[in-house]
Amino acid sequence: MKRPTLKDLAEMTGFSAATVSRALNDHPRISRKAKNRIIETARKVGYQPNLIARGLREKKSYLIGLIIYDLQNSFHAAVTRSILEEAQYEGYQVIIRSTMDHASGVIEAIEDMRRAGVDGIIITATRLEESSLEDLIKEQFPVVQLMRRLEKNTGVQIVPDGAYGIQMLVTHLLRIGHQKIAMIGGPDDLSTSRTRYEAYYQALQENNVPVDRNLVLKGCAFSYETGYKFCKILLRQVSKPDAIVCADDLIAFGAMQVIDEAGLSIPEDIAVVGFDDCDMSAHPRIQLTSVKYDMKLLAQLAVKSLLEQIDGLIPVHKLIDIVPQLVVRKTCGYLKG
Amino acid sequence: MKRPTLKDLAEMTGFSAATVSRALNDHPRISRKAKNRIIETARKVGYQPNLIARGLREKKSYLIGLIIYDLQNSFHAAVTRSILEEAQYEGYQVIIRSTMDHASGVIEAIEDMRRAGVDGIIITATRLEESSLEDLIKEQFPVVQLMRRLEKNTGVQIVPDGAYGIQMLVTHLLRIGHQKIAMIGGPDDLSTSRTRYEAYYQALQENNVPVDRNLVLKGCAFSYETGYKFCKILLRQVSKPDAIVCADDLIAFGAMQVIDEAGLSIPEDIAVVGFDDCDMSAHPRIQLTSVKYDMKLLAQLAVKSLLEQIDGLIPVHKLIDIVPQLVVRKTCGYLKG
DNA sequence: ATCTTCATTGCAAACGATTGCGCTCTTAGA
DNA sequence: TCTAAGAGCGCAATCGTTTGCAATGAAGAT
Repeated sequence: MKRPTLKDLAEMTGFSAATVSRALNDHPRISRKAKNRIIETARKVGYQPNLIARGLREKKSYLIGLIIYDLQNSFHAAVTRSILEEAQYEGYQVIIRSTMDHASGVIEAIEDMRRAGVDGIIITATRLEESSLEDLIKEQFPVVQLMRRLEKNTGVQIVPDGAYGIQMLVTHLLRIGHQKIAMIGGPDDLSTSRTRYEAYYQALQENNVPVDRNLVLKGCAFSYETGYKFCKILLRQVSKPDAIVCADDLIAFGAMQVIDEAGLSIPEDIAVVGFDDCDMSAHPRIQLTSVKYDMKLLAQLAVKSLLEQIDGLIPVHKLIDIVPQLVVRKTCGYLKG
Repeated sequence: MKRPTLKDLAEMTGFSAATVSRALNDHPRISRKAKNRIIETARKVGYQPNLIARGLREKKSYLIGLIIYDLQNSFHAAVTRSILEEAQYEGYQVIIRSTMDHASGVIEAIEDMRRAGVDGIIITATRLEESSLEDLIKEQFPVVQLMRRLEKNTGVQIVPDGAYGIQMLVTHLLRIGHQKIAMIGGPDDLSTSRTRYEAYYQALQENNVPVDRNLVLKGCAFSYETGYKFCKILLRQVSKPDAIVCADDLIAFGAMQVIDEAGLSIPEDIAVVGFDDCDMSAHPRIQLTSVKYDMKLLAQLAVKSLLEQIDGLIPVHKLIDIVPQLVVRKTCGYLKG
């Protein structure tokens, strides 16, 4: 037996399809009696409206698209999960696309999703050419960007305040007595990455600590390998650091591995701190001090802002900063005294 | 400017919508000239077919649904990622729903997805009442189940051979010299879980090792807490095990923590092995021996089998076993001699 | 009794794409 | 020259739902 349609319901109840539709969407111009009977039989036969047909008519699919870099990255997975939850709560379903390193991935994903009729798109933590975004925004198509600040202030952007995070880390390290704080950062062409370098410099200056350029190393990816490679370099230097700020947790893991292998101990010989607080960092054998965001808040803001656009409110340009939070664990060490 | 429709193209080229449609889908009954001109202008204005309209007419959306327990679980994330990739390769987009612990989650998810018009659904690693599945299958609606074997052989099920995995673990532990092998397992009402207990018993018997019932503990969840709690119990027993088989990696992490806290060392005092090979297990500070599946293969089979059903081939009942693979790391120890 | 008024319902068009059928026009065969 | 075949294209219906407008009927006002 096929699933019943409006027309089936119409035949069963003796009304027209129009009346049935009105009954189900509680339109005012309909009698109590008809409405009750229709709703009753609809329930009985388990009627479900066909969103495709409705979408065609209403130009609304109650679908949103989510474009994300790598689902297996626990950080991205966390965002995704919260967005799913939030969207479901708002009555939307989510089409997800993981772009990984495909350069053309984002553009293709956007096209596919629009073909499928999504009402809006959330783009997270992934490289993209601004031009493809500008087209969307010019078209007034609802888009929200999460976790990546673009040069021009195009559209709605929700970005955690990375500078503040780094500042907290550096300040904390200084307060508990570290003197020579190194930094292993990410690629220089990402704004996320640059922000963190700048915040590092600024935090040192604010605390009147001289900057040693030899202690700042720039990786070409947020990865374990970056941490491994550059921490080796740091350890070979004449004046070794007593703390390393890593631009994300993966880099920190790589660095920790080098220190472990060198027979040094963390944090006694060298402290290490990360950024993003991926869930591995909380593991008892790791206990990496890091900086975390309120994922739930990020997701809620993203979805809310997207739905606002979908509903026709027009916040075309907007920049939302999220304040991160310091998570102190073992690898940063304790107050020396 | 709105995105152009078929009708727009028709006006621009001077043909009827029908002809335009035929040109774009290379229908035979159309002249080269018309076809070329239409395709050319379609390209020029960036025409994209509206899948919602097509879906209504064709009863096909090129959407599939994926229902999964918890996206943040790295194991589930891996499956999801592979399924996304595979589906995209086949020209399908994916609606994802994470059910977590909502009892009614799966049923609701299925309904929502069907309303949205998905062509088929993949259900992964999540509890569900068989009845809701039976309805789908009776309706001939395409469904594939991943990672969970149900009592009745309903529909297509793709399940890794957990028994074989446990057997490899136990055999390996015995071969390198462990004698008293304990097991901390999952909830008894999951077939996944029961299979692992049985395989444990059988592996011991096959190797003529007597079974000590005191060494088998049953948790109520695949979780860190389960491992922590039951490993404590194991360590308090008079005759302590020299190896612990955990029904999944999370349980193993909990167990390792207890052993670390007790000042014992892994694997010298007690070996620990897990199951599922989540990515934390590979971390240098952890190095948990585990059992892993070929995610890519699982995903490919699932998607392929779903598409077969969608395309009308009718493999309504089928059971596919996947052979897992032993990943030997440090926590199991080395050949004693 | 006649005319309004209003509540209730149905008709039909619309959303954008696909496709069976039939129309026209060319071309070839007789 | 006439017919038949067939290539190329358009008409119109269809998918399931929503909604403006018109139609119906009953009730109330005069």
